Amino acid sequence: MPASEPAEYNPRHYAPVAVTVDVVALTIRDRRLHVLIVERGVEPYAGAWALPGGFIRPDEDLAEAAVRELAEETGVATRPAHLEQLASYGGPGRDPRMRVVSIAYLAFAPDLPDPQAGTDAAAAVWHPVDDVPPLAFDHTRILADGVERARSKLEYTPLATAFAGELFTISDLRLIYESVWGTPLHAGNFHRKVLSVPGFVEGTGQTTETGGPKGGPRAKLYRAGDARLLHPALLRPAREEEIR
Amino acid sequence: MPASEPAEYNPRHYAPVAVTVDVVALTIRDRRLHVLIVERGVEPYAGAWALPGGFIRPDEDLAEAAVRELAEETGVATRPAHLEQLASYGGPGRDPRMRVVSIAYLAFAPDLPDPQAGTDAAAAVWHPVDDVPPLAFDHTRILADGVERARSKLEYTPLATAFAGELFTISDLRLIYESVWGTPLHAGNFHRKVLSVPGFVEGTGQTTETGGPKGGPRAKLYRAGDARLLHPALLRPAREEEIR
DNA sequence: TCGAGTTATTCTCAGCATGAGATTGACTCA
DNA sequence: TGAGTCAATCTCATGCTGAGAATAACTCGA
Repeated sequence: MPASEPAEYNPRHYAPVAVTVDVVALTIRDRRLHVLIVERGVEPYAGAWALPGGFIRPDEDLAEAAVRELAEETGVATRPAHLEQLASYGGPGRDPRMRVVSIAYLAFAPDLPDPQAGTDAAAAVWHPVDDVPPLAFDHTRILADGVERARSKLEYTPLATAFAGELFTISDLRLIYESVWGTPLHAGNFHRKVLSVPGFVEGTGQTTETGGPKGGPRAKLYRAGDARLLHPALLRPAREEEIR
Repeated sequence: MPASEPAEYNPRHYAPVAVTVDVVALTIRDRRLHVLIVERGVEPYAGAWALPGGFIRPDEDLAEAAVRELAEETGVATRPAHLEQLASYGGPGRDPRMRVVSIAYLAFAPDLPDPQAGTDAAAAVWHPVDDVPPLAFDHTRILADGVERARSKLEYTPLATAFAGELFTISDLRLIYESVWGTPLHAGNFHRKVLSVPGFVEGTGQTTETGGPKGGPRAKLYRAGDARLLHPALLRPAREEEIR
């Protein structure tokens, strides 16, 4: 915790440290998981792609800073459906200018309009996560951690609904799981499973207006339920290679 | 990410921020989960209990800083069996002196000798987590987050073995789960479950020298296996209240 | 208008994992 | 020596899982 000897109360007796927030903002477009990245307009790494982020301000909370940077750099003004702290990255040398400790946040949103480059950014785009160019700083690693967190949280929380709109079908939900996990799921079993988890989804009595574009009956519409945890959980197919 | 305009490269243009690490070090003593806390020797909160921690140094990684602070403040020089980043806490006002962002780490260790107060600490003790006095700063909250993380990770990782010594019996392992979760478990089912998870434990062919202090046969001794994830997971009994 | 193809929803069924309880036999202590 | 303890194993009813199939509502192009 803070301090030891009185001398240490004065930050100038310490090597200067800067604190930033970086945001891994995820959404689903065209059945693929996308991340919001910006083209840096300033040095270092000017011209390189990076996660949106920036220095915290003296009077704002860390999460507030994440939302603000998202809005400033990308024009994504909608508050994300879900925002959670991911992890912190602070090894010496990760920024060539000075010691920078960065708190990464993970944001989920339903499909949003195209972002607009804002302060400090030359461009801002949604990009498929499985095909991201090398990112500045250690952002490639941060993105990987964020994607893994998202995949994992889909298993035991109703977070997938944060990627969907107000109303959705079970198939919409399944496509979200398939997009995030990158794995096809058994439609019948998924259906049974979702409806059997108390509080995951809530029927509305409504159905879609038409069948799918290629046929099929109208689907029932659901909204997010009040569960905070899925019990039992929806587990990913076992990934043998990750166990050992 | 770092920086915007060149002026911002200079940290003095920003309100000063200090970065600390705090450590939630957990162990099991006398069948109860204990946390390592120190009595602060300096202001602010002098005389209050707190988690061990302190400022990071310019040339060290965050995890290194956590290990160093643990050793300096408590004399716990053994490298913990497991160390992972927990979360960061950085709201304005959490430290009365200045803006302090703290990266919390979670450490697990087998039962260690009593700690010794070191730099900046008037005392250092292992204290049962379910009976901890109010802590300085937001450390009560950090501790709660750490304990919840530990409880949760026992479900799907072989982390419980980090609380055990080199060799342990299935009953030792069960006592660890019971201590951390605060719940009695069915001995027979636990036994079956642990042995059925590939790579969780590895038989040694050895047994304890004697039966238990109150009787019973000698137990087989195991060591930690090579699994990184438990599959299938050992789930806690459902906690109805946490689901909604 | 018709037929082929698509998809939401529901079933079936075998296999595995679970919780609860009981059994066996090795060991302790008084 | 006898009562009590406890590791280890089994039984059994129940529930969840993956895989496959059936049903019926809808689309589209011919």
